[in-house]
Amino acid sequence: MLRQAGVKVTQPRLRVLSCLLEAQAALSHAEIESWLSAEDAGELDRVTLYRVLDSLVGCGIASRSLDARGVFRFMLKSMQLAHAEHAHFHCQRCGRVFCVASMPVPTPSLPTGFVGISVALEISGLCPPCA
Amino acid sequence: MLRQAGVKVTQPRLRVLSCLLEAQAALSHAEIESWLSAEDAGELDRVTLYRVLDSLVGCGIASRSLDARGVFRFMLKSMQLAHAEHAHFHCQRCGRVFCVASMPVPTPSLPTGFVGISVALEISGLCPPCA
DNA sequence: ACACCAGATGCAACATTGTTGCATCTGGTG
DNA sequence: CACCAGATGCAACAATGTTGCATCTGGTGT
Ligand SMILES: [Mn+2]
Ligand SMILES: [Mn+2]
Ligand SMILES: [Zn+2]
Ligand SMILES: [Zn+2]
Repeated sequence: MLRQAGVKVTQPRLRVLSCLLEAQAALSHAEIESWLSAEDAGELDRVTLYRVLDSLVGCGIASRSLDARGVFRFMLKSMQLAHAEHAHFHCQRCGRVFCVASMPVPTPSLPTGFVGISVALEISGLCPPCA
Repeated sequence: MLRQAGVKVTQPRLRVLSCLLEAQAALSHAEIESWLSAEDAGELDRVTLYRVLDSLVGCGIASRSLDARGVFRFMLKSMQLAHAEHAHFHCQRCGRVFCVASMPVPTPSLPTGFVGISVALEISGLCPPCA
Protein backbone atom coordinates (compact mmCIF):
# COMPACT_ATOMS: atom_id res chain seq x y z
CA MET A 1 0.00 0.00 0.00
CA LEU A 2 2.82 2.40 0.90
CA ARG A 3 4.78 1.68 -2.27
CA GLN A 4 1.60 2.04 -4.31
CA ALA A 5 1.00 5.43 -2.67
CA GLY A 6 4.49 6.60 -3.57
CA VAL A 7 5.84 7.11 -0.06
CA LYS A 8 8.85 5.46 1.56
CA VAL A 9 8.28 2.12 3.24
CA THR A 10 9.53 2.60 6.78
CA GLN A 11 9.22 0.63 10.00
CA PRO A 12 7.03 3.22 11.79
CA ARG A 13 4.65 3.40 8.83
CA LEU A 14 4.36 -0.38 8.65
CA ARG A 15 3.64 -0.62 12.35
CA VAL A 16 0.95 2.09 12.27
CA LEU A 17 -0.58 0.63 9.13
CA SER A 18 -0.90 -2.78 10.73
CA CYS A 19 -2.78 -1.14 13.62
CA LEU A 20 -5.21 0.50 11.25
CA LEU A 21 -5.66 -2.73 9.30
CA GLU A 22 -6.62 -4.64 12.46
CA ALA A 23 -8.76 -1.88 13.98
CA GLN A 24 -12.53 -2.26 14.09
CA ALA A 25 -13.05 1.49 14.48
CA ALA A 26 -11.30 4.82 14.01
CA LEU A 27 -8.29 5.08 16.34
CA SER A 28 -6.91 8.15 18.10
CA HIS A 29 -3.22 9.03 18.28
CA ALA A 30 -3.21 8.01 21.95
CA GLU A 31 -4.82 4.65 21.22
CA ILE A 32 -2.35 3.82 18.46
CA GLU A 33 0.53 4.91 20.68
CA SER A 34 -0.50 2.65 23.54
CA TRP A 35 -1.23 -0.22 21.15
CA LEU A 36 2.24 0.09 19.64
CA SER A 37 4.01 0.44 22.98
CA ALA A 38 2.63 -2.98 23.96
CA GLU A 39 4.53 -4.56 21.06
CA ASP A 40 7.98 -6.16 21.24
CA ALA A 41 9.55 -3.47 19.06
CA GLY A 42 10.60 -0.27 20.81
CA GLU A 43 8.28 2.65 21.46
CA LEU A 44 7.45 4.93 18.57
CA ASP A 45 8.15 8.63 19.10
CA ARG A 46 5.01 10.71 19.71
CA VAL A 47 5.89 13.24 17.03
CA THR A 48 6.84 10.56 14.53
CA LEU A 49 3.43 8.99 15.07
CA TYR A 50 1.74 12.32 14.36
CA ARG A 51 3.82 12.65 11.20
CA VAL A 52 3.20 9.06 10.11
CA LEU A 53 -0.53 9.64 10.48
CA ASP A 54 -0.25 12.90 8.53
CA SER A 55 1.61 11.11 5.75
CA LEU A 56 -0.91 8.27 5.60
CA VAL A 57 -3.74 10.79 5.31
CA GLY A 58 -1.74 12.89 2.86
CA CYS A 59 -1.11 10.01 0.48
CA GLY A 60 -4.71 8.82 0.65
CA ILE A 61 -4.23 5.62 2.64
CA ALA A 62 -5.97 6.84 5.79
CA SER A 63 -8.70 9.34 6.65
CA ARG A 64 -8.91 11.68 9.61
CA SER A 65 -12.09 12.59 11.48
CA LEU A 66 -13.05 14.15 14.79
CA ASP A 67 -14.65 12.35 17.71
CA ALA A 68 -17.18 13.94 20.05
CA ARG A 69 -14.40 15.29 22.29
CA GLY A 70 -12.63 17.05 19.44
CA VAL A 71 -9.86 14.45 19.16
CA PHE A 72 -8.69 13.32 15.73
CA ARG A 73 -9.30 9.68 14.82
CA PHE A 74 -7.83 7.72 11.94
CA MET A 75 -9.01 4.81 9.86
CA LEU A 76 -8.13 3.28 6.53
CA LYS A 77 -9.63 5.23 3.65
CA SER A 78 -11.00 1.99 2.25
CA MET A 79 -12.86 1.41 5.49
CA GLN A 80 -14.06 5.00 5.64
CA LEU A 81 -15.40 4.97 2.08
CA ALA A 82 -17.81 2.23 3.08
CA HIS A 83 -19.38 4.72 5.53
CA ALA A 84 -19.24 7.91 3.44
CA GLU A 85 -22.52 7.43 1.61
CA HIS A 86 -24.95 7.07 4.50
CA ALA A 87 -25.87 8.94 7.67
CA HIS A 88 -24.70 8.07 11.18
CA PHE A 89 -26.73 8.16 14.37
CA HIS A 90 -24.99 9.22 17.59
CA CYS A 91 -26.78 8.23 20.78
CA GLN A 92 -26.57 11.11 23.24
CA ARG A 93 -26.84 8.80 26.22
CA CYS A 94 -24.65 5.76 25.50
CA GLY A 95 -22.42 7.34 22.83
CA ARG A 96 -22.80 4.47 20.39
CA VAL A 97 -22.75 5.18 16.67
CA PHE A 98 -25.15 3.45 14.26
CA CYS A 99 -25.15 3.42 10.47
CA VAL A 100 -28.39 4.74 8.98
CA ALA A 101 -28.41 3.17 5.56
CA SER A 102 -31.87 4.60 4.84
CA MET A 103 -30.49 8.16 4.79
CA PRO A 104 -28.07 8.83 1.94
CA VAL A 105 -25.65 11.74 2.23
CA PRO A 106 -26.64 14.45 -0.29
CA THR A 107 -24.20 15.57 -2.98
CA PRO A 108 -22.62 18.90 -2.00
CA SER A 109 -23.68 22.06 -3.87
CA LEU A 110 -21.32 24.75 -2.59
CA PRO A 111 -21.00 28.46 -3.41
CA THR A 112 -18.10 29.20 -5.77
CA GLY A 113 -14.73 29.43 -4.06
CA PHE A 114 -15.43 26.76 -1.46
CA VAL A 115 -13.57 23.46 -1.81
CA GLY A 116 -15.54 20.59 -0.31
CA ILE A 117 -13.54 17.61 0.90
CA SER A 118 -16.06 15.53 2.81
CA VAL A 119 -19.74 15.57 3.71
CA ALA A 120 -21.26 14.00 6.81
CA LEU A 121 -24.87 13.58 7.81
CA GLU A 122 -25.03 13.17 11.58
CA ILE A 123 -28.16 12.50 13.61
CA SER A 124 -28.16 12.97 17.38
CA GLY A 125 -30.73 11.35 19.60
CA LEU A 126 -31.52 8.23 21.60
CA CYS A 127 -31.02 4.70 20.36
CA PRO A 128 -33.74 2.08 21.01
CA PRO A 129 -32.31 0.73 24.29
CA CYS A 130 -31.76 4.26 25.60
CA ALA A 131 -35.07 5.75 24.44
CA MET B 1 -32.59 35.35 29.73
CA LEU B 2 -30.30 34.49 32.63
CA ARG B 3 -32.98 35.08 35.26
CA GLN B 4 -35.41 33.07 33.17
CA ALA B 5 -32.89 30.22 33.05
CA GLY B 6 -32.49 30.28 36.82
CA VAL B 7 -28.81 31.22 37.00
CA LYS B 8 -27.19 34.22 38.68
CA VAL B 9 -27.00 37.41 36.66
CA THR B 10 -23.32 38.32 36.72
CA GLN B 11 -21.17 40.78 34.81
CA PRO B 12 -19.14 38.09 32.96
CA ARG B 13 -22.31 36.29 31.90
CA LEU B 14 -23.87 39.50 30.64
CA ARG B 15 -20.74 40.36 28.65
CA VAL B 16 -20.49 36.91 27.05
CA LEU B 17 -24.21 36.86 26.34
CA SER B 18 -24.00 40.19 24.52
CA CYS B 19 -21.24 38.73 22.34
CA LEU B 20 -23.36 35.75 21.44
CA LEU B 21 -26.36 38.02 20.77
CA GLU B 22 -24.35 40.11 18.30
CA ALA B 23 -22.48 37.23 16.69
CA GLN B 24 -23.29 36.20 13.16
CA ALA B 25 -21.77 32.75 13.62
CA ALA B 26 -20.71 30.27 16.29
CA LEU B 27 -17.82 31.74 18.28
CA SER B 28 -14.84 29.98 19.79
CA HIS B 29 -13.52 30.67 23.27
CA ALA B 30 -10.56 32.51 21.73
CA GLU B 31 -12.80 34.70 19.57
CA ILE B 32 -15.02 35.68 22.48
CA GLU B 33 -11.96 36.38 24.62
CA SER B 34 -10.41 38.73 22.08
CA TRP B 35 -13.74 40.40 21.41
CA LEU B 36 -14.23 41.06 25.11
CA SER B 37 -10.67 42.27 25.66
CA ALA B 38 -11.32 45.04 23.12
CA GLU B 39 -14.06 46.45 25.36
CA ASP B 40 -13.66 49.20 27.92
CA ALA B 41 -14.33 46.88 30.82
CA GLY B 42 -11.37 44.85 32.10
CA GLU B 43 -10.29 41.55 30.60
CA LEU B 44 -12.30 38.48 31.48
CA ASP B 45 -10.34 35.60 32.98
CA ARG B 46 -9.77 32.69 30.57
CA VAL B 47 -11.05 30.10 33.01
CA THR B 48 -14.07 32.19 33.94
CA LEU B 49 -14.93 32.40 30.25
CA TYR B 50 -14.78 28.61 29.94
CA ARG B 51 -17.03 28.32 32.98
CA VAL B 52 -19.46 30.99 31.78
CA LEU B 53 -19.79 29.15 28.47
CA ASP B 54 -20.36 25.87 30.31
CA SER B 55 -23.07 27.49 32.42
CA LEU B 56 -24.80 29.01 29.41
CA VAL B 57 -24.85 25.62 27.68
CA GLY B 58 -25.89 23.90 30.90
CA CYS B 59 -28.92 26.14 31.41
CA GLY B 60 -30.02 25.88 27.79
CA ILE B 61 -29.20 29.42 26.64
CA ALA B 62 -26.32 28.44 24.38
CA SER B 63 -25.31 25.42 22.34
CA ARG B 64 -21.84 23.95 21.89
CA SER B 65 -20.50 22.35 18.74
CA LEU B 66 -17.14 21.37 17.29
CA ASP B 67 -15.48 23.06 14.35
CA ALA B 68 -13.30 21.24 11.81
CA ARG B 69 -10.16 21.77 13.88
CA GLY B 70 -11.73 20.20 16.95
CA VAL B 71 -12.33 23.52 18.72
CA PHE B 72 -15.60 24.08 20.56
CA ARG B 73 -17.83 26.86 19.26
CA PHE B 74 -20.80 28.49 20.96
CA MET B 75 -23.96 30.19 19.80
CA LEU B 76 -27.35 31.08 21.25
CA LYS B 77 -29.68 28.11 21.28
CA SER B 78 -32.31 30.30 19.62
CA MET B 79 -29.87 31.18 16.86
CA GLN B 80 -28.86 27.56 16.50
CA LEU B 81 -32.47 26.62 15.80
CA ALA B 82 -32.44 29.03 12.84
CA HIS B 83 -29.51 27.09 11.42
CA ALA B 84 -31.01 23.64 11.86
CA GLU B 85 -32.50 23.54 8.38
CA HIS B 86 -29.43 24.02 6.22
CA ALA B 87 -25.92 22.58 5.90
CA HIS B 88 -22.73 24.08 7.37
CA PHE B 89 -19.29 24.31 5.89
CA HIS B 90 -16.29 23.91 8.22
CA CYS B 91 -12.96 25.22 6.98
CA GLN B 92 -10.27 22.71 7.90
CA ARG B 93 -7.61 25.38 7.96
CA CYS B 94 -9.07 28.43 9.73
CA GLY B 95 -11.92 26.68 11.53
CA ARG B 96 -14.56 29.17 10.40
CA VAL B 97 -18.10 27.93 9.83
CA PHE B 98 -20.27 29.08 6.92
CA CYS B 99 -23.98 28.52 6.30
CA VAL B 100 -24.76 26.66 3.09
CA ALA B 101 -28.34 27.71 2.43
CA SER B 102 -28.35 25.83 -0.87
CA MET B 103 -28.12 22.49 0.95
CA PRO B 104 -31.20 21.68 3.05
CA VAL B 105 -30.87 19.15 5.85
CA PRO B 106 -32.88 16.05 4.90
CA THR B 107 -35.78 14.97 7.08
CA PRO B 108 -34.69 12.07 9.22
CA SER B 109 -36.01 8.66 8.29
CA LEU B 110 -34.85 6.49 11.15
CA PRO B 111 -35.40 2.81 11.82
CA THR B 112 -38.16 2.21 14.37
CA GLY B 113 -37.05 2.66 17.96
CA PHE B 114 -34.58 5.46 17.26
CA VAL B 115 -35.52 8.93 18.56
CA GLY B 116 -33.92 11.67 16.49
CA ILE B 117 -33.30 14.94 18.31
CA SER B 118 -31.17 16.84 15.84
CA VAL B 119 -29.75 16.38 12.36
CA ALA B 120 -26.64 18.08 11.05
CA LEU B 121 -25.26 18.17 7.54
CA GLU B 122 -21.60 19.09 7.80
CA ILE B 123 -19.25 19.76 4.90
CA SER B 124 -15.50 19.88 5.53
CA GLY B 125 -13.07 21.62 3.24
CA LEU B 126 -11.35 24.91 2.53
CA CYS B 127 -13.04 28.30 2.49
CA PRO B 128 -12.25 30.77 -0.33
CA PRO B 129 -9.46 32.66 1.50
CA CYS B 130 -7.85 29.40 2.66
CA ALA B 131 -8.20 27.51 -0.63
C1' DA C 1 -31.10 47.99 55.19
C1' DC C 2 -28.26 43.88 56.58
C1' DA C 3 -26.25 39.27 57.25
C1' DC C 4 -25.61 35.21 55.15
C1' DC C 5 -24.01 31.64 51.88
C1' DA C 6 -24.29 28.95 47.48
C1' DG C 7 -22.19 29.55 43.78
C1' DA C 8 -19.33 32.60 40.74
C1' DT C 9 -14.83 34.64 40.00
C1' DG C 10 -9.65 35.06 39.49
C1' DC C 11 -5.35 33.07 39.64
C1' DA C 12 -1.95 29.38 39.43
C1' DA C 13 -0.93 25.03 38.19
C1' DC C 14 -1.80 21.16 35.39
C1' DA C 15 -3.41 18.00 31.43
C1' DT C 16 -4.07 16.79 26.75
C1' DT C 17 -3.53 17.25 22.02
C1' DG C 18 -0.99 18.82 18.37
C1' DT C 19 3.15 21.58 15.97
C1' DT C 20 7.84 23.36 14.89
C1' DG C 21 13.01 23.40 14.58
C1' DC C 22 16.87 20.97 13.94
C1' DA C 23 20.43 17.40 14.00
C1' DT C 24 20.81 12.73 12.54
C1' DC C 25 19.58 8.63 10.07
C1' DT C 26 17.92 5.77 6.16
C1' DG C 27 15.11 3.99 2.09
C1' DG C 28 15.43 4.10 -2.57
C1' DT C 29 17.81 5.40 -6.67
C1' DG C 30 21.47 5.53 -10.02
C1' DC D 1 28.14 1.55 -3.05
C1' DA D 2 27.67 6.67 -2.70
C1' DC D 3 24.32 9.91 -2.50
C1' DC D 4 20.35 12.71 -0.86
C1' DA D 5 15.31 13.70 -0.27
C1' DG D 6 12.76 12.85 3.06
C1' DA D 7 11.88 10.30 7.53
C1' DT D 8 13.03 9.94 12.37
C1' DG D 9 13.93 11.33 17.31
C1' DC D 10 14.32 14.71 20.63
C1' DA D 11 13.43 19.16 22.76
C1' DA D 12 10.87 23.00 22.94
C1' DC D 13 6.68 25.27 22.01
C1' DA D 14 1.60 26.27 21.14
C1' DA D 15 -3.32 25.81 21.63
C1' DT D 16 -7.14 24.27 24.04
C1' DG D 17 -9.30 22.85 28.01
C1' DT D 18 -9.48 21.38 33.30
C1' DT D 19 -8.76 21.38 38.39
C1' DG D 20 -7.88 23.31 43.08
C1' DC D 21 -8.47 26.80 46.05
C1' DA D 22 -8.89 31.34 48.16
C1' DT D 23 -11.84 35.23 47.64
C1' DC D 24 -15.86 37.75 46.25
C1' DT D 25 -20.80 38.66 45.29
C1' DG D 26 -25.79 38.11 43.68
C1' DG D 27 -29.84 36.89 45.58
C1' DT D 28 -32.50 35.56 49.53
C1' DG D 29 -34.50 35.83 54.05
C1' DT D 30 -34.88 38.70 58.10
MN1 LIG E 1 -21.63 3.54 8.59
MN1 LIG F 1 -26.37 28.28 9.30
ZN1 LIG G 1 -27.86 4.71 23.33
ZN1 LIG H 1 -10.70 29.06 6.05
